[in-house]
Amino acid sequence: MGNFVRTLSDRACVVASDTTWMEDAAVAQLVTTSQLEGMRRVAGMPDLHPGRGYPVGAAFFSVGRFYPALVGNDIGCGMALWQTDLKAASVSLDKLDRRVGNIDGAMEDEALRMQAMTVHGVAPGAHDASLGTIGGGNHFAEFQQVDTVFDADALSALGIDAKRLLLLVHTGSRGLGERVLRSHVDTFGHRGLVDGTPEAEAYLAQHGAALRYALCNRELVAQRLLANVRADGQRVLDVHHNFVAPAQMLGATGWLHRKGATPSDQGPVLIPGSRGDHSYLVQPLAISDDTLHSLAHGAGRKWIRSACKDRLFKLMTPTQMGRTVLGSRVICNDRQLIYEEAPQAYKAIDSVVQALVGAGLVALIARTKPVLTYKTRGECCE
DNA sequence: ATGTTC
Repeated sequence: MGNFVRTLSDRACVVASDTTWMEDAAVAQLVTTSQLEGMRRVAGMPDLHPGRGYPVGAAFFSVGRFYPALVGNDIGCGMALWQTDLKAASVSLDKLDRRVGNIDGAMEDEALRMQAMTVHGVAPGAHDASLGTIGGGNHFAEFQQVDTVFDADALSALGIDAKRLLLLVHTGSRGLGERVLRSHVDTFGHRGLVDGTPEAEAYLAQHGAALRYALCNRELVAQRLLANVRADGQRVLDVHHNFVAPAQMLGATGWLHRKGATPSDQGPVLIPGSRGDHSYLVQPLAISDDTLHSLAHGAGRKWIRSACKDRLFKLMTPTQMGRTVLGSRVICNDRQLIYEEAPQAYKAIDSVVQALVGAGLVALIARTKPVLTYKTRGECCE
């Protein structure tokens, strides 16, 4: 692993290279979190960045108790990768943009929604209307195309044809996960839950429901977009990066929390760059207890949200922000969000993925580039 | 991040 895994203390490390942007505040949050009661080890991924009290882009292994606040409000957030039957080379960007339409509101196809809910074990409830919607923040759906193949065998083993248009969906459990965290924190604060107690079981049941909801939501977003662009598609992979699960590692039985950390023990995963950068499909290699069976979940934020508009609005108009250096298009009719999610606000994906490669954690399968990113149609249009 | 939000 060499110097790509930096030891911070006897129980904290961070995966990074010399070129990986790493905020001192995020590293400090990581070390602070490592001192929580029962915490055995924490591992910062190269996309590590500061969060609200706890860092994002990290995994945490504890024994005897676990911490819902470390998982955060977006329980079950993750990435789903789909392959469409459209040939990437014959896609007209204008036509794709037009056909994608508006998926900000609730789904009209209630039968499709009900079917997916049944398949995924999602009970009807107050959050039904958010199924099939992306939400805000860093969530998105993005059509992509393969631009470099590193391992053709691994790519075809996934059933991916490099000529086909891909669809990546990044979203989670919307208001449901938010409600689960809030009701937990209102009652128990941040001290965590002790193994085997009724309150721990109750949280885990709600957490499990949020994971199923999030998976169902990603599937419905994909199916909705596929229907709009008149394509068929198949899911290639779907992986949560915000959750807690029982785990055995480091010679102990405990709880592995992932907060913006992609599992390295569930097969190939896609690590997206910002909307103006590439994404990498990677094969996890040796599963390392030291880095808590985890990988980066994206590029990682470099600028805090509140700084983005001030830094960029003099340089670029919202219209200019709607195109990227890779030639892709961005649907984001929200003046604030389009600056907050600017490529400039994120770390370079190469610096993140190269740290994972350097640490011996992944091998590259393929690189993709964005074609069209959907955030929100906003107030206008349609 | 969030049926958020002055």
